[in-house]
Amino acid sequence: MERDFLKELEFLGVTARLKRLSDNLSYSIKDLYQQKDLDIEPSWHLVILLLKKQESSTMSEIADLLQLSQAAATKMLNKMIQKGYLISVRDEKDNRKKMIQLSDKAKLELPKFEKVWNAGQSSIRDILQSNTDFLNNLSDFEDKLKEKSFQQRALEHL
Amino acid sequence: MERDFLKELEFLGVTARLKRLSDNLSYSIKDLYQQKDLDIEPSWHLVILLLKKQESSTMSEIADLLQLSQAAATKMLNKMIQKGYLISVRDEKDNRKKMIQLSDKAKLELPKFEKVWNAGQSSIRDILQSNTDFLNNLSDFEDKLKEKSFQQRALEHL
DNA sequence: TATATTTGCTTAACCAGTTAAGTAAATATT
DNA sequence: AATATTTACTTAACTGGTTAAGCAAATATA
Repeated sequence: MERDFLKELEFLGVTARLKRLSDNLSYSIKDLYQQKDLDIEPSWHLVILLLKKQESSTMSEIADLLQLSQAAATKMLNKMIQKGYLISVRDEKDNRKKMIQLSDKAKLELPKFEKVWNAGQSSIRDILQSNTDFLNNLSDFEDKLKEKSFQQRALEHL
Repeated sequence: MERDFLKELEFLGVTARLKRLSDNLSYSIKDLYQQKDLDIEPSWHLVILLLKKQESSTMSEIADLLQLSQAAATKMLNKMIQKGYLISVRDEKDNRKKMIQLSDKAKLELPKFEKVWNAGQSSIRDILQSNTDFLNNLSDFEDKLKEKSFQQRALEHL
């Protein structure tokens, strides 16, 4: 077993390990898409699945549900529009809003996408098979941070 | 309780949740540093703690131990040098290598840094107090990915 | 009714990471 | 001894996030 400096750091390494894990998965998904000739980015599946479920949504609402800043949502959604996966229609009642929907291209390619996403889902299931508490632990971590931010907790320790 | 779309996605949302959690922590740490007037970035503590432990190291070795690409290490380390926290000396035996060490400034400010890092460590400890398995579950996830990448697993499901 | 505030989206400048291509020094090979 | 390969670091172009500032439309207020 080789040395793992981040593990050596124990509590001081947790943040970095979470980042490493998250990055590892993202780049792995990117590779997978490339290999399967899907011209999409990791994280786009969130938008597509959301719009499959609820047909149409505004940029702000998508930002909200995905817990991104509006600026991040703007960039991602405009790129998806530019790639032809989404269409945006100005809301007639409120001219500021852009209603976002799946394009015909997206609907057409959806089955191909879902095949790959389901394989990804199975992989996560595999990984967590012997690790049944992981999702609960993750939720617990999320809940704790929602209760009180890391920053606030740290300030109280100073 | 408000809606959490990422949780609704179950296994398809895990990656995004890990990213969200990791980002949340990073930006929280950034805020904390700003508030405590520490002119460092999140993740720099990894380098400083490493060099406190082992005095001197090359860029490649640091990249390796932190599990970053060499390009990422170059950028980070050069910025830290530029900020005056590190010094780099060319290895006399091998002129390609740059030996990296803590500067006097870094050593001087170390106690101030460590106070904040310890508070951060305590916060993580708090958060994980009722969640004793988290670190083990995290290790398990990491180990599983080391055994076989996400991508490879997904390909086997296709 | 005119003005002030809020809301929805955009843009700019920054953060941290990646891969790919490039340079120069050390090492291996022929 | 000359050439080819590997190694250490750098740079460029891209990913996807952030905050801050700005614009225009809708809404609230005086």
